[in-house]
Amino acid sequence: MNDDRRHGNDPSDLEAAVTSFALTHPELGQQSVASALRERGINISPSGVRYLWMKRGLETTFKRLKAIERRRGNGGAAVLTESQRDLVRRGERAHAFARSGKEHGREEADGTIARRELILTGAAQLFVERGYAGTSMRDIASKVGLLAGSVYHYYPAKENLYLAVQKEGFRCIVERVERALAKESEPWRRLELACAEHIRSVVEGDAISRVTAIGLFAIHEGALQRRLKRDHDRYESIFRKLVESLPLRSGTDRSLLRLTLLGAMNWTLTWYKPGRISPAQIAARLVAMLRAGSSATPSVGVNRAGRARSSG
Amino acid sequence: MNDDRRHGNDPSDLEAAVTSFALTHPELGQQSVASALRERGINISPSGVRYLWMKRGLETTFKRLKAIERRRGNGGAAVLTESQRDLVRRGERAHAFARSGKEHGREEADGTIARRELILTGAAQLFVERGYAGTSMRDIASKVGLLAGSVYHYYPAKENLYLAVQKEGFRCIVERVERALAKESEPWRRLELACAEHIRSVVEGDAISRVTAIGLFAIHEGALQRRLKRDHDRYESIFRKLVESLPLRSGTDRSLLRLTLLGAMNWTLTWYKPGRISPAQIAARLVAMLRAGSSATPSVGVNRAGRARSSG
DNA sequence: GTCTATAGAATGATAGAC
DNA sequence: GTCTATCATTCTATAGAC
Repeated sequence: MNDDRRHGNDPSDLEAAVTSFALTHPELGQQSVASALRERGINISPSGVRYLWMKRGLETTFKRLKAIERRRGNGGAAVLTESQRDLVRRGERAHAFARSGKEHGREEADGTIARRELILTGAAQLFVERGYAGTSMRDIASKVGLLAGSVYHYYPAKENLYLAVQKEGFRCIVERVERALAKESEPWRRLELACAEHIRSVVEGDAISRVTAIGLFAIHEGALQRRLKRDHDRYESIFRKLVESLPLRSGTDRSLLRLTLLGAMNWTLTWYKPGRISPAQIAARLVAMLRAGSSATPSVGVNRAGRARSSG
Repeated sequence: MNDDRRHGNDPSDLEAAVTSFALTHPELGQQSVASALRERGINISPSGVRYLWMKRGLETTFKRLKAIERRRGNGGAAVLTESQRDLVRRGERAHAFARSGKEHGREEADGTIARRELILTGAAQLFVERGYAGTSMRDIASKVGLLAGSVYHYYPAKENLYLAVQKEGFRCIVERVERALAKESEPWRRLELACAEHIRSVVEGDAISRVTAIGLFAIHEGALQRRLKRDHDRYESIFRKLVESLPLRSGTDRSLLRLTLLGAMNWTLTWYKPGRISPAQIAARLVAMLRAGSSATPSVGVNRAGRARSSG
C-alpha cells in the first residue's frame, strides 16, 4: 500500500484501470497494456499488470474475452469481433476436449491445460478416423483448440507427432498386458488374459491404443513403417513367449498359431460392436478354439468357450 | 501413283519430305505438319501425313522421337531437347510397365497400350504402397508414363479410379474362389480351398487384389468406406455360407470362427515371405487348427496340417 | 488421346509480433 | 506459449491447344 503511493497511483485506481482496460482491449499482452497505461499517466510495470490479471482471473486472452461475454450476460449478442469470437470458440473447444479425455489430456484445477498430452490424444483420434496422410496439422490443431502454428511448438514435425502417439500407445498396451499377466501362471490362461487385454485395447481403448493397433497395417510411409516395425516386433515377442510356453502337440506350428491369434484379434477392429460379445469373451472363445486344435491335452477346456453368455 | 501427280508432287518426294519433317519436328501433329508442308509448296492433307507416318511406323510423337534417337545411334548424345527426352522416357516407362503386367495392362502387337487397364494396375500398386490419401494423381500418371491431366480422360476423379480398382479386385477374387470351390463338395475341404485362394490373392496376387484385401482396414475416407462395405459384405457372405455348411459341435460360435479366419488370412499380408510356407499350406494348417477345436468329429483331419512340408 | 497451363484450395512448415 | 501472416509446395481438377 505505502509502496504503491511512490508511483503516484492509488492502488485501487490502478486495479480498476487494469481491469477495465482488460475488458476494452482484451487481446493486448502485459507489455502492451503496461505501456498503454503509462501513456495515459498510469505508472505500472508489465509484471504489475500480470499480477492484477491473476488476481482477477484475467491472465489469458481467452479469460478476458470470457469475462467480457459474462458482463454482457445473456441479453443481446456480445460485442466481440468475429476473430475474437473465433478465439473464444477455440478456447472452449480446447477445454471441452481436455475435460472429455479420460486417461490423457487432463485439465488442471486452475484451468491450465496439459497441451502436449492434449495434442497427442487429438492427433490420435484423427489418425484413427482418417489415417496419417489424411490428417493435416491444421485438423489436429483445430481439434484441440489451437491454430496450426502452435502445434509446432510442441512437436517439430508431423512425423514426430505420429511417432509420439505410437510410442505412447506401445507403452500403454505393454503395461496393461504385463499387468494382466502378473496374476496368472497357467500358460493357456495367461494367453487368454493377454488376448483379452489386447482386444480390449483395440476395440475399447483410447484412440492412442487404436493407432498403435492399426499401425503396421495402415501406415504406408516407408520411414515411419520401418521405425514402427521395431516397436511392433518387441510387442509381438510377448505373444511369442506366451505361445512358446504352451504345452502343444509336437509338430504344431507355433508361429502360425501366434500369427493367427494376432490377425484375429486385430481384425476385431472391423466388426466389434459394444454391448454384444465382450473382449474377454472373444478372447476366451478364440483361445479355446485354438487350444482344442493344438493342445497336448486336447480334451481339456474345449467347452470353456460355452461358458461366456451367448452373443446376440 | 498416277493420281498423286495431279497434286504436283512426286510421291517419293512426298514421302521423303514427310519423313524428314517428322525427324526435324517430331512433336508436331498431322494437321500442323500438313499445313507446314503446304507453306513450303508441298501439297498434302493431314490424313495423307498420317498414312505415310503409319507406313514408316512414325504415327506417334514417341515413335518419331525414338526414330531420331535410333538415327544418332549410340555414338554421342542424341540431340533432343530436355522436354523431348522426358517424353521419350515417359513413353518407355509406359511400354515397360505395360509389358511387365501379367494379367492386366497388356500391350497390343502394334504397340498400342490398353491405357485404362494400365492406369488401373499402376494406381493399385501405388495404393498398396502408399495408401489412398498418400497417392496423388501425378504419381499414378507418372507410373504409367502419362501426365496428370491425361488420367482424367479415363477416370473423372481419384475416387472413381479407386472404386474401379476395388470393383475389379472383388470381381477377380470372387471368380477365383468360386472356381476353386466348383471342384469340391466336402465342407471342410471347400473351406480350405477358399482360404487358400484368398491367401494367395492377398500375398501373391496382383496389386489390385491386394488393394481389395486391405480395403476395409486401411481406408479412412467416409464415403469410400461406406461404398466398400457393401462389396466386402457380399464377399464375406461366401465364407459365411462355407462356415454354415460345416458339421460343428452345437454351441460353436460360427460368426467368430468366420471372423477369426478372415482376420488371420488378411494378417498374412504383414508377415508372408515368398519361398517359405505357401498359401495352400497356411490354409491347410489354419483350417486344421480350427477344425479340431470345433468339429463335430474332432479326431478326423487334425494331422492334415502336418502333411505340408515344414516351413523354413 | 495427350499435352500445357493454370485455377483454386490445401498442405507442412517458419518467422516474428505480442 | 500462442497467434498472424506467409512461404513454397503440392494437390485435384479443368480448359483448351494440338
